[in-house]
Amino acid sequence: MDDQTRMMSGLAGLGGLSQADVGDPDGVRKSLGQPQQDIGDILQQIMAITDESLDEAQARKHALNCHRMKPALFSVLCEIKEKTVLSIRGVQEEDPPDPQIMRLDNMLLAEGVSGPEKGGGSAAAAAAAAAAGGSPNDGSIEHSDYRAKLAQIRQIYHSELEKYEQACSEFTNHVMNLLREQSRTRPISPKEIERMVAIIHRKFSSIQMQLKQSTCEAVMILRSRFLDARRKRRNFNKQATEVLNEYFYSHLSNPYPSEEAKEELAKKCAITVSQVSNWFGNKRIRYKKNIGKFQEEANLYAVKTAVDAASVSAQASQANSPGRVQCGVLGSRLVCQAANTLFKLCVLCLPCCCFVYLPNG
DNA sequence: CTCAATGATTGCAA
DNA sequence: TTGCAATCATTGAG
Repeated sequence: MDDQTRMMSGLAGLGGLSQADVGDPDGVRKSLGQPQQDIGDILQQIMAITDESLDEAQARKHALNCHRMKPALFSVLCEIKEKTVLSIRGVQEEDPPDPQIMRLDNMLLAEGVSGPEKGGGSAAAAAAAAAAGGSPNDGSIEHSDYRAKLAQIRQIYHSELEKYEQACSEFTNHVMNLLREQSRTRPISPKEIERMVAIIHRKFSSIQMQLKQSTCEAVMILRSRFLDARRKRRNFNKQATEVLNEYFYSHLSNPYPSEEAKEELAKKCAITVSQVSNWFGNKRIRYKKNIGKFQEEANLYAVKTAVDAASVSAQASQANSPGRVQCGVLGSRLVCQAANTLFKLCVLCLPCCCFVYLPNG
């Protein structure tokens, strides 16, 4: 039996679908005349296929596929299916944006993991670096360290995301092709395919959420480690300490630098304004607690200040007696022996000044 | 290892 | 907000 004969014989067995119908376009009218019965019969035949031998079933299937009423039948079946699915599942709510995903997205964007390369990342790192403080060198080391680690996380995140997206689209395509293929042999509406695609996307987005979550965790761990480094202080370098001490001892009567002065000092010392504030806070309290202990230091810086003042004054007026300078505290005329190199402590304004007050000098 | 020095943090008051 | 006071935690000299 060749295929053609087999098909014909198969179709001949279907009630309402005579051989004449198959070949005759006018048969549509005849079929429509008793659609209910026809469809019922067809359905019965379809059900019966499962009980038949494979060869016979194949033949019937093929015959059905080729039947000109097939699209109409499938469309009716799809409609029925659609209604059944809707009644079972209820109306599929449109996916509202998941608040957790949104939160994760926002965080990743703020941390500079997602979004533009040079945007939030460096900003977040800069903010963290500023919070971490420390000397500029260490700050920049930690800063770059933080940035490098963040970039690493970013890279992993993007490569994983790409992988997921690729897998998702591949799988979606595969399923869509499969369903399209199957739609030739079983009733599958485009809506059903859409729904399936949506299901796949939901599954993949849940995987994506896990990725985002673990990325967020990694960033938080990195950040907390980075911020913990705040307590790992570094001593300021010698020059910075000198600048701060000079200011402190030359303003001993009112060691409260203004905001502008703090900024200036911060710039000079290459530290942050808050570090300057911390330093002055510590210095004031420690000086007050033990003035005696700081006496020597005070003298030292007073000398320094005076030397600087003297050198400036000497440069400004070389015509005047070169050895004379003015006491910064008392305003007295002082003699600087050996051109600013040899000083004796001033007994009148100790510890703020270190010149011998020589009224007759 | 000990301990003083020192930068940072915290809690409180003005 | 700022400064004070107490305290923590680390550094670095001995």
